[in-house]
Amino acid sequence: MDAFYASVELLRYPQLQGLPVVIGGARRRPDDALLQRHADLPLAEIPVADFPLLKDYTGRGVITTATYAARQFGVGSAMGLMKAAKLCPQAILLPVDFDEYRKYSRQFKEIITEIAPVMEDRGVDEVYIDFTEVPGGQRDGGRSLARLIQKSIFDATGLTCSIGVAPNKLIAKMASEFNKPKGISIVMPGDLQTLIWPLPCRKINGVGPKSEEKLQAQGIHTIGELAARERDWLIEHFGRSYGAWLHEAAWGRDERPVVTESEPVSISRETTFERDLHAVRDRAELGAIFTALCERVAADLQRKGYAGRTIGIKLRYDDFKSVTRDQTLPHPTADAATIRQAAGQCLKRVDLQRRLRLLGVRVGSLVKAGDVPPDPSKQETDPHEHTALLFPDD
DNA sequence: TCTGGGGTCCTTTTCCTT
DNA sequence: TCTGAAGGAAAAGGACCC
Repeated sequence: MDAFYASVELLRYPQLQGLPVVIGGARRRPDDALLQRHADLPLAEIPVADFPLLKDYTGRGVITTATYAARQFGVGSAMGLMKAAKLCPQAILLPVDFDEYRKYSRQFKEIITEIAPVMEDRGVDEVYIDFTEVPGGQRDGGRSLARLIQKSIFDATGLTCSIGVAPNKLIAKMASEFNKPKGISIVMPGDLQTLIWPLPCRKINGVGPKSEEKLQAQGIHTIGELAARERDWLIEHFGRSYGAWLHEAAWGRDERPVVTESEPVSISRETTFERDLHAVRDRAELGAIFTALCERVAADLQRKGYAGRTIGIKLRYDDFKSVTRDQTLPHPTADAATIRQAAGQCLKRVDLQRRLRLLGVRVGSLVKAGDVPPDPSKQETDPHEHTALLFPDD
């Protein structure tokens, strides 16, 4: 299989091109006021000096993404905004706008599937493409097709896009990062030793911070060093499944197909509070948030046409430790009150003395709403069961 | 001044049944 | 009735990704 990995870059203010810009989870939306003040101007003409700065931000949140100019200062995705403000106070801070991203995401995927229909969705800004059967796909090692895709996306959306071309998904993903932004990188099977082996193991999609640390403790830093280890040695130190996978990955082997359709496994909603809350002292506030989360999950389920049997909660304490509890019901549900009832039972099984920073509600074991069998117990349900339960002493 | 939100997948533990 | 093995499902946690 020949695969592309394509990812688009999103930045909607052209005048900020080349400047350090951070987009992050600002719950106060710094550019609402900005846009209001300049309601008469096109986005491109808003003066740079009027954009809000990272150093003026107070509150919780992390960076979703940052421009390359901002990354020079050491800031990057998932970093806390307060920490980033120390490294690069002069960076411009923009709020995330997921509705807008989804709109562009849909557009750019539509353009790709028109050209190459075998596409796997990997989130808002990334996809895999199997171009084995695309006419002209093999020309110039895939470069002409990659150029066509880039140009079509740019013409329709103004977005730039990086593309990696390789014999499989694993290598294509790594290749796509060689030449950002706007790059096209082609990696052939014979390029493994020269292009892939010198890279740090962390560049493998599936090796995160924990595994990197473990590998480094064993003196393994590059993919080449990983490839040099015996398969059995890796299995011994990293487990049967992960160890064997590491070995395959280091040798550039990956047989996973491009998957064009998939069903969701779970649907959830969670929220981090602006300040830590206490189950007793902030009970009313917490109860309202809890109910709202259940309602949002139920609405998501209904809108997407699913119901689920496993209801779960997630709590994060003030020390950032998380716990989860879940409970499997006899029948799938998409009903807010039923979800809240079950989630309330889960809440009774956790320590509520400590301060909380996050609460989440999840529904798993999903089935298509049309496939839900009629619930025989519905008739005989005691109405009191639907009385919302929040805390043990409720 | 810490550290989002929405997911997937895997491993380990626990519990229930036979 | 007790004990233990075995196996499956459910529960809990954690790593990872975008």
